[in-house]
Order: sequence, then structure tokens, then C-alpha cells
Amino acid sequence: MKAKPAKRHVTIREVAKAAGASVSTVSAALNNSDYVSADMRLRIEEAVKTLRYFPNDLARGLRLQKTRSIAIVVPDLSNNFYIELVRGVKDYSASASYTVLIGDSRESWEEERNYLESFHRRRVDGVVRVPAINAGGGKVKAVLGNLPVVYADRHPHEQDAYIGRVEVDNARAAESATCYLLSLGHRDIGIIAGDASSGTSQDRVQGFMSAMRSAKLRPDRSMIHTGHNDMESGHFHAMQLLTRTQRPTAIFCTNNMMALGALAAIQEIGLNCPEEISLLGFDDFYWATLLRPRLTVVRQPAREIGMIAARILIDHIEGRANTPAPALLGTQLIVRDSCCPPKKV
Amino acid sequence: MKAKPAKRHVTIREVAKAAGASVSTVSAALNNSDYVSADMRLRIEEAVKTLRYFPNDLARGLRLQKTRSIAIVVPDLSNNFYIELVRGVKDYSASASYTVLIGDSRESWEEERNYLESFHRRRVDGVVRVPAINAGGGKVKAVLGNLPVVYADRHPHEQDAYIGRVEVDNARAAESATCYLLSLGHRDIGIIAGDASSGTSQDRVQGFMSAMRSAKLRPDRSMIHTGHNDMESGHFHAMQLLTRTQRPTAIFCTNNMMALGALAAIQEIGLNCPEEISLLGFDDFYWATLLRPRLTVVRQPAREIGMIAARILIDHIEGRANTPAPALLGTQLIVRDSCCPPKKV
DNA sequence: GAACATCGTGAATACATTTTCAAAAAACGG
DNA sequence: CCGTTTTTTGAAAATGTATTCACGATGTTC
Repeated sequence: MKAKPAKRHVTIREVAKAAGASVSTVSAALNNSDYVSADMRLRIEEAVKTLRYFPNDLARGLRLQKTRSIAIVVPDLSNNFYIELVRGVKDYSASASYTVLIGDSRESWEEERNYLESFHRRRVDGVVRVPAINAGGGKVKAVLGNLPVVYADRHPHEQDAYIGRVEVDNARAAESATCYLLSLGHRDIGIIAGDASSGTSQDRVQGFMSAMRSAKLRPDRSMIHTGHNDMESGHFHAMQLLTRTQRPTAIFCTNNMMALGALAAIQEIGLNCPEEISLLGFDDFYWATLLRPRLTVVRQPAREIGMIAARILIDHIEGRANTPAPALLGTQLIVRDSCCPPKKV
Repeated sequence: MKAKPAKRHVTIREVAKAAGASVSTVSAALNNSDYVSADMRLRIEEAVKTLRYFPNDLARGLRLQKTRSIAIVVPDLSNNFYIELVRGVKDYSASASYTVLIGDSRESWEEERNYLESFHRRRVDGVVRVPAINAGGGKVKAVLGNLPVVYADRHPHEQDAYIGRVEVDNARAAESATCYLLSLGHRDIGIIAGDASSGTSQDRVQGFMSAMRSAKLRPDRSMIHTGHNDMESGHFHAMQLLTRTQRPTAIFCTNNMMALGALAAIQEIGLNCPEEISLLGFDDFYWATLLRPRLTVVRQPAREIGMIAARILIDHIEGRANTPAPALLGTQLIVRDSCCPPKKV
């Protein structure tokens, strides 16, 4: 009744036998390279190859209490910004011979929680986290214990501990983007920001306000919209703005998904962009130049954010001296065709 | 000189102590639920919660020789098609309480190999694979041993073993897409396909040819282009087609990245699409309607492909009877604005 | 009070690896 | 052949879990 023999994985023991060596020697050869002759090393490598031996990372991690792996959890893998960020994390980690596990929370704390718990049980050595919007503060410790976590792109909650964070100077970025619109002659500018509870969004709104105040403008409350980081929400709020009796001459969207939604709304209403309405987006993406008009955006160094986050995390894991406090990263205004001076009235 | 105590993870042993139970009882409570009273179970759950105990999956996997996890490796995470596929895999797996590890090979066998090896060492129970284009045949066994693998979207190589495959009826899809162009009156149709070595591409080209032949057309060799699945390549080959002395009146791109590249080329040359040149793409994506013209495409059920692949894999892992041989999945032609009848000459 | 079911215990084993250590073996120089 | 150095060996311990099993309890029922 026994099931088939089920050909199990080859172990270090079999390698030892095949190479005519002892287990400890094989282990030494594969890791530290303590005292093992060139000849012996060769025989072992050969045995490893012909037997197709791959160390069992479960056993290894168990013994070592280290897995040389980290996790990255982002809120939306279909958002190109996060793909770039993930790739940054991956590339840095690979260069430090760490492995990375990827989570995609789809902006849901429940999903994020599942991923975090799963990563924790797998005993990753740390995680870089872009928290889901609806993840309140103080929840993460219960699932992650005191695993080191570094935050990227979005702010950590006050109640949540972290060993590092890396983001862009959001206030400054939004401020200078707004200044650009002002310099074109816009005075009635609407802003569509992400979730109101997100510190990142708040910073961007605040940068916007600061630029407006510098220009002696006091934007109407109803020109400042906050929603969620997706197309639907961008579409909805753009509609609100576009159907005001006094329509703004420019709209600033503080993330790429909402910019796309806003563009959809503009197209739907049949307005000419940029002649009748300028649109300024956040985050660049590889097909931004395919849109008509080609989108003018604030570009964030997504890949670099990921790389730095990984570096901070891995430095911490390996007990290396804390790298110099990472200042806020800079952004870049990519001027294309979606903004122009407002029509004279 | 000792480093700090380094507060280790809490083990099942500590839970047992806290709950005043034996280790075996705790284990039973957490798993099989063999003989354990409601009262005891409650005490254990409480201890688990207050101690923040999470089973160590390394130890668990080691003991059980099963990890209840699978891997999915795709060639390009920035391609929305694969994100949807990954999400399909993830969602089905979650419903079967399997966990999934994600790999992004960026169309490089080297990268793919790294991911596969890493997943193998982690002892995933199986993998669904969308092989990188430059991954020749016969290479995968050396790194995966006889882990079960199911192929999705792309063909397996002849030399590579697999326990299942799921894809769309590519020939039929391309054929009916071509028929659509023919029905609009096009006769000079160019096709831009992915890598010539890819069975998927071959099938699509073959479907195209078959439709053309049915219409008694014998397309010129130079109207049939194969390149790589990216924008650059799409751009390049579209340029070739568009600058022919006899320009085609329609271009059919057999994947979404190349369609984008082709659109860029059209815009660059300044042709009116669709009036002067019709463009038909493959794979739908959420922002296809933002492009001008809105792209007409063949839509594949990406998410479903992923779900079915995961189902086949997990069924196999759990030794369940093979599900009925999965026929090729159907596609759907999404007609938007990028195709119209050719101008009379 | 005997028989029996229900619930829990400890201890042992196995999973695959790394690390340590004393001791053995081989290589080498004289 | 001796002394020394270099290399290798076995065995043991440890990592955290699941499973098994022979026994103890503690009730319940006849």
C-alpha cells in the first residue's frame, strides 16, 4: 500500500559518499572553505554537479538562524512605480547575495498581513515595506515581532517601529511642480491627492499649498481633493473639478494612477489637453510618451529608492555601522506636452 | 564580548509551557486537532496570541517534507499581462491555502535560473513557469530536478518535462484577428511577432498565414517580422514596415509590448491611425483606452490562465486525479478605434 | 468496582544542515 | 623514522517542528 518511493532530494550525506569525503569536509568546502585541499574541493564539486545537489535552505536556515533573504511588500504590482522599486530592491540584494521575496498587497491590509506573516514564518531576515493605505498604525508588530523593517515611499505610522526609511522630498517636489504651473500663468489650480491619511499625500498637498501661498494665492477648499491611489478615484475627482462652474485651468495629480484617471475624465468630457486644461502627473512610466498629450510628470527615482532601502536593511542585518542618515531623495520634473499657459479670458 | 541576547523567536516549547500543556498537545491543537479538548485548545490559542507565536516554516517544512508553497516565474513583471497571470496563480493558491513565491526573470535565462534555483533550495512543492525567451531546452532539469512544473502562456521546450500546460489557442486567436482585418478590407497586412524561437509566436504567425491563405493572399516575406517582446523591437520592426515603398494598410502585433512600440513608430512618423494605418494588438491592459486611438486588441484571459495553471499544479502535488485535459483557452477580440477600413487608392 | 472512553504526557525519532573538537591520517622535510 | 604541518574524519550537538507510542490520569457507565 506504500506510495511510490518518491525519490527524495539528494542530501549532503550522499555527496560526501560520492566524493569519498566526510560530511563535515563537504560542508566546509561548500561554505567557509576552511582547510580543504584543492584536490578534495575538486572531487566534491564534481560530485555536487553529477548528483545535482542543492543545499536544503530550510535546514540551512534552521541551523544558521539566518536565511540571507529579505522581503519587499508593495501595494500594487500593476503600478509601474512599484515594479521599479522592487527591481531596485532585488538588484541591490542580489549584489549582496541576498534573496528577495515579493509581496503584492493590492492596497489591502488583510493581504499585506498575509504576506508579512508568511514571510515571517519563513524567517526572512528583514522586510522593506510600502504599507497598504488601510493598514492602520500599531498592527505590524503583532505579526512581525521585532524583525527589522525599513519603510520605502510611504511614511511609517507613528506607532510602528522601523530601522530606516527612504523616500523622496515630497513637499519640495510638489512645491516645485506647482511653481512650474504658476510660472506658466496658472492661478486656478486643482490638486488631486491620494488618501488623506497617507503622510506622503499630506506632504505633497502641503508642498502645493506652500507654493500657492508664496504666490499669494489662497486656493479654495474645493480645489483640494483627496481620494485613493487608483484610476477610478482619479477619474471621479477630476470630474468634480472639471464640472465646477469655475473650472481650474490646471490639475495636479500626486500619483500616476490618479493622473491616468484624470486624463480619462478629460478625454471623456472632450476637453483639449493642454489648451483647455493642463495636467501634471506624479511618477514617470515607460509609456507616458505614448499618451496624447505626452504627460508632464514629476519623476521619482523608484529604482534608487528600492536599492537604498535594501542597503539600509542589509547593513542593519549584518550589524554594519549605520550608513549616514539618508536625506530625502530628489525628484525631477519631466516636461512634456500636457501643460501649457492657460487661455486668456 | 558576547553580542546582545538577540531575543530569539518564540518556539512551540514556550507556548506549551505558557499554556501548561505538552509540546505534542500544542502541535496537535495547531494541526490535526487530534484529541484535544475545547478547554485546552482555548488555553493554547491564548498562549499563542499573547506570546505572538508563529510556527517556524523552516522547521515545519523540514519535518513535513512539504512547504505548501509554489513558485511562479514570469519573464517581465512590468508587462501587465504577467501581473494578471501572477495574480491568478496567487488567488487560486490562496484558496487552496498554498503560498506563492514570485520570480521576475526579465527575459533572461540567467535570472530565471537564479530564481528557480532559489525556489528549489527553498523546497517549494512545484513551479509554474513562463520560460524566458533565451532559455534553451533541456536546461531546467539540472536546476529543478524532478519538481513538478506546469507551463503557462509559453510552450515548454521539447526536452523539458512538465506535468501540465495552459495557454490560449494562439493560432485560432491570430487567425480570427486577421480575419477581422480582412473583413475591414485590408489586403496588405504586416505582422510583427515575438521571438522566432517561441512556439507561441510561431503559432500566432501560423494563424495569421492561415487566414491570409484562406483569403487567397500570399503575403510577402518582408511583411512578416519577428523580433523580441519589447517596445524597442516593436518600434524597430514597425519602422521597417512603415517605410516600405508599398506600405501595408494594417499592422498586427502579436504582443502588447510590441504593439506599444509600433504605436510609437506610427506617432513618430506622423501617420494617422487608424485612417492611414490600422493597428491591432495582442493582450489587453487597463490603460489601453487611454491611448489615442484606443487600441483594438485580442484579449487573453490572463488571470484565468494563472488560476488554471495553479490548479493543475496543486492537484498534482496533492496526488489528486488529473483534472480533465485542459483545452486551449479562448480569446476575445476587443474592438476599439485603432482599426478601420483602408483608404481607397 | 470493573470496564471503557476521553484527554494528556514525555520521550524518542527524523528532517538536513553547520559547527566544533579531539583525534587520526597523510604529506613533508630532514 | 621522527617531528611537524596540513588535511580529513567521526561523532556530537543544535536548530524547531510533527508524529508516534506506551502510559497515566480523569471521568462515566454499567
